[in-house]
Amino acid sequence: MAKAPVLTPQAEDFPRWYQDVVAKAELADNGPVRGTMVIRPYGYAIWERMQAELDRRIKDAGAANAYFPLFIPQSYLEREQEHVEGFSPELAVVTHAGGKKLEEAAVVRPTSETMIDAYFAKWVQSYRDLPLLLNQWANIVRWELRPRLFLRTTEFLWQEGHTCHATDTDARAYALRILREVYEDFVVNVMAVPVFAGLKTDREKFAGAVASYAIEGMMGDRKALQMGTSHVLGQNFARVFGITYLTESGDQEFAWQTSWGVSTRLVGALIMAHGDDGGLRVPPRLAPVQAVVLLVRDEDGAGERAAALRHELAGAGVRVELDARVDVTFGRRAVEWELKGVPVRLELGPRDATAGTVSLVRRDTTAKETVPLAGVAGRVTALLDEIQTTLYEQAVARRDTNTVDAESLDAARDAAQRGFSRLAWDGSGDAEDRLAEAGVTVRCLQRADGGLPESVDESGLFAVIARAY
RNA sequence: CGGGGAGUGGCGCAGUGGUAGCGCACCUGCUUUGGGGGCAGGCGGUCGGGAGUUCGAAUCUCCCCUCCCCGACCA
Repeated sequence: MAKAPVLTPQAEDFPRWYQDVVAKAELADNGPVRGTMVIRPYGYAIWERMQAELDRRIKDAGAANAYFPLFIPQSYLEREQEHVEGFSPELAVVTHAGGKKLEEAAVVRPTSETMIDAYFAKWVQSYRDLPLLLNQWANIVRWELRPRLFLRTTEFLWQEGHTCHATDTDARAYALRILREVYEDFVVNVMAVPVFAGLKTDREKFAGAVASYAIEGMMGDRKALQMGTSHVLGQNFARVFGITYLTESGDQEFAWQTSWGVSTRLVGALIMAHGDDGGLRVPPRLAPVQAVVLLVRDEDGAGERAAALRHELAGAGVRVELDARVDVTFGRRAVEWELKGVPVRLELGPRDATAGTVSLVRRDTTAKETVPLAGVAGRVTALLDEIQTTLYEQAVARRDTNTVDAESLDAARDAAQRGFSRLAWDGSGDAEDRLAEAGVTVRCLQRADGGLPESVDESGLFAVIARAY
């Protein structure tokens, strides 16, 4: 019996489909204040998996976690001119507290450069203190005019790294290392989303940075989503916050800095990069639940078999759940797990219990196979690897078939309406304005071989152009 | 913040001045359970908020709030 679709089909209305997934997969709800978000347990479990993977990579890159205050004195923010100009439109400012007007207003952090740098100035004295590599997991507030759950909310969760280095070279190398070894590695190998890594144009650069690098992924509607950024700050903030150190030769010098972050926006990326008309499809390496054992009916010992199967899979290192809610119909539960994008479903009922088998269903292809219970753990772990690979290959195929090399600005502008375009870039003139008129932007600049440029003035660069979130 | 659309039970909707309705969900019972089952009986809404017009407002007027789409700004 054909039922009405669970979700609005992507082809019919992509934004609507996105909202449907967020609601039906129980990822998040709107908060009561415009732009705020309630992250529900399943959505938060996905974020926790992202955090765990990212945190390990961040620590491997030598940075340590710390925590700084939510409230920043307004005067701190105002010290770096470009920085305050960039952020002032979206600041939430506390002017009253404790029942009276504050002497100095406190800004709810939109990012923590100014707060952290005030302490870096205290802590950095000598070249022996460098490099100083910190990371913080925090919530931040940027008053958004057009919120969308996960993609752009007024309050969101993220990770922000802040570092000080003795030399420009060292700082630049570190910013690129984070981009490649933390962000790109995580997004490609765990989230299974291919990206273009590149340099932001001045117009897209972080307020106060010398250079901003980013990774850009293609979503299911062929629009681009920035999935992580890493900034070279030069000595801009060090100068205004007085972060100085004594060199080996006894000279006083300003520290060279970086900052970098990824946010809960990645959950939005996950939805849009892999989701289909059946709901979410979570890559196994990311999935908080990699496999679910679905007990069809507790007869002929099926219940015991299912519990044992769950135990065996857990023992094999699979993140597995047992769904033994036999008072809820089978079809309903199957749809529920599909919506949540759990990679592998193991259906076990009386027939299987008698035959000593179990049905394996892949979420990515919907392929179903019946296999003997003995040795099923090995089959499941192999399947998880296959699904990880399939999801990545599908995402690569979509990106590649929708990325075209353009010979002219007009051609690039036109192609970017339907996907990504690449165009030889000279940086001068009004090219970016002309692209903006068509609703598309330069997502990043790359060298011809895909490498990362040192500056926007480098010759021989290519622009990746697209509509963007 | 500009333009457009919309707020009626948890969700989706009907209801153009006269006693608030429908479908799904939810609860109870029976029956079912291998892809959103069936039957029967129930619970649940001061119609986004406020003010006004009127004998009477979900419905008309004004103000505000929220959500969605497009645009400018951004992770």
